[in-house]
Amino acid sequence: MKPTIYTIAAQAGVSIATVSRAFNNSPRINPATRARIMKIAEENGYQPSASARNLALNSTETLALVFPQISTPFFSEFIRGAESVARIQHYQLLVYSSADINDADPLLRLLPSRTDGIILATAYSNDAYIHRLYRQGFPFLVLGRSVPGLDTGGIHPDNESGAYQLVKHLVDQHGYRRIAYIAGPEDQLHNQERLAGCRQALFEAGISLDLELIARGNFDEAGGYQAAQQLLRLASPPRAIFAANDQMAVGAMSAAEAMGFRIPQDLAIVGFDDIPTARYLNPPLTTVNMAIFDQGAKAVELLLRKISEPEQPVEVLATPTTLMIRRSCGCEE
Amino acid sequence: MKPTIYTIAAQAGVSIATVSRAFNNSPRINPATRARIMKIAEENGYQPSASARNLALNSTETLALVFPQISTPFFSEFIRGAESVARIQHYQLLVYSSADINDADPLLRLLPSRTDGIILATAYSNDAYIHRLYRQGFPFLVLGRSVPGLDTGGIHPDNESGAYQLVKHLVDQHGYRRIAYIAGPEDQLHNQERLAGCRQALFEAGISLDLELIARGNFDEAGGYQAAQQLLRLASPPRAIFAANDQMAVGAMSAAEAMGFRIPQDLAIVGFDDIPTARYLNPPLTTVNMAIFDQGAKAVELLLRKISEPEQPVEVLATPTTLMIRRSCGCEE
DNA sequence: CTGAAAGCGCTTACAG
DNA sequence: CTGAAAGCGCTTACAG
Repeated sequence: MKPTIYTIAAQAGVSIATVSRAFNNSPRINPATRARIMKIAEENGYQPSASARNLALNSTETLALVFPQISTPFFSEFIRGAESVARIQHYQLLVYSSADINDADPLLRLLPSRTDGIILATAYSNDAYIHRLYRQGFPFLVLGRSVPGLDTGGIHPDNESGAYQLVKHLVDQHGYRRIAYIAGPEDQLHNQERLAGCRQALFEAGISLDLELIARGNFDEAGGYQAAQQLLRLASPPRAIFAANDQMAVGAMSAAEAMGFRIPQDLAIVGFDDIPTARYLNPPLTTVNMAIFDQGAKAVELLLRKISEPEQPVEVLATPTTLMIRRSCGCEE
Repeated sequence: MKPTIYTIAAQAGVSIATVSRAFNNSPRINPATRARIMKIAEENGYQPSASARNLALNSTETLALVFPQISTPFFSEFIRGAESVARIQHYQLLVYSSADINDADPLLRLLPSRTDGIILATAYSNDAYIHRLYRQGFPFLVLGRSVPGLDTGGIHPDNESGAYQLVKHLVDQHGYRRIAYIAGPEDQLHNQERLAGCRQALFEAGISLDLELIARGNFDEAGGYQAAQQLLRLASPPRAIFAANDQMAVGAMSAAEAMGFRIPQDLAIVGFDDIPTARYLNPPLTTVNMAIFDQGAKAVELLLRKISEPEQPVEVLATPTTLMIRRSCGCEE
């Protein structure tokens, strides 16, 4: 029913090898023959079978993206960047969200037989299995955390410098000294580095980060909401809150409003990521732009390079970070 | 190097047929033999090649998701739902964003040879090619718009009733009469049906929707911002704005604030979708919950059913819609 | 420039 | 319960 390479070959009166050459832009084919074949293929709605092609070539032209929580502004922007370069290289993107470690493990086991490479952005997964992938020489990237004992290279957004500049702005421009930090998951590199940048800026200003001013928010709105509540109930509440990502900043703003704090008059709130809605919040959120699209694009570039040149040493691609001053910090913009 | 079914068969001293049966949970295999094979496979890190399997079975166990703008809160939630059921059925999800018609067309051409079904949620694409897919009997779903002359079935969120209840709330509970509508793209079913629901509620209250009170916003924040600006500059600005989705409502709120309107005292703003951030906005956004996760899950269910039972008549799965009263409409919550 | 043929790694009807 | 063998639809080294 469905036309195959044999159907087309028969109709064109050539061998299947010639049809294959026509479709693969081989130089060793008569242009006229090629044209005739393509015409017949078009008429029959023929498209080469990806499975057969993959089997013959031992490649899937497919990359897997494994995310912890697929449903975030960060993810949707990242995937858009990833897709933009994957498309050009004729690669497909397989998307998986692994909510917890129970999902991640079988997934990782399956993926090598169906993809050419993996971008692993989930914090939950068995390091033992990752080491196994590594020993097998299977190309993959781990994002947002480090795997003990493994150097896989990856994308490195300059979290530390971004956080440093952001907090320095709060201290130098606005004179805030009592500054709280709403943290993400402890094992996430993003969180660790942003905290480090924050600490450094405070340190330089002679401020030490009070332990009661660190609350944990788990990188989502609800977490930010609760963390802010906790901070604002302190006997001596902070004058400014730095939420380790924008989603938590959104939650923190909401909590602050609900508790009667005016932003930024009573309380400044800043975030990190510069998600699309950041500029449309009330007040517009001061944050750090992460070039998320760019991160997705570079991650795929890097992985593709690992696939095509397995012998090359691992690379780390830096990704820029830009302070976005808006009004939630107290600036007039 | 990489173990194949032959490697395992040789080590286990059986034929490849037996190894295949072990992996496919065939009933016609000695449990002891199976256990031995699985153990050897595990030791060798063997996983059956998906390409070879697909070729032999003539199925890819892969579904394609084609979105217009991948980078929206709607999409990320939808895909999460889609993935949840795809995973259970052992299907993979291929994700594509087609920004415009130039992308969509070649994509649609390629997909049938690499997937078992398509969920097409992009407004831009060549209807001729969609008809062709249909004639080929290839399983697919078109979301968010109708294809002239084609009945493909799909997911039907009750946009009209949701919008009706929302606007009825504005009229009945708050007594607003001058209500503006910020529209999405004209050809989108979501937009058309929401407008229809809005009109109906106004009609029943004896209000006719003034033409100058309809502005176009293109379903994103920037569009909502500009549309609201335009509406609020009217000689007689609206008392309430119904933005056809939450992203535009976010933009509209931002514009209103910037122009000095207090929400909801001077201007009520409501949206549609109930994206995750809606409840965390300032003020929290009154909107309509769309069960987006559910939509993604049902879309995949439906497509899978089309694949397994091609002869069944097309189905339309309804998806519920719930009014979410928060504070941006003027309620105290 | 073109073709015959082997091979990619599976599945499964058939025979035993 | 197990095996030998054909077949899935391609690619490509080799020969011409």
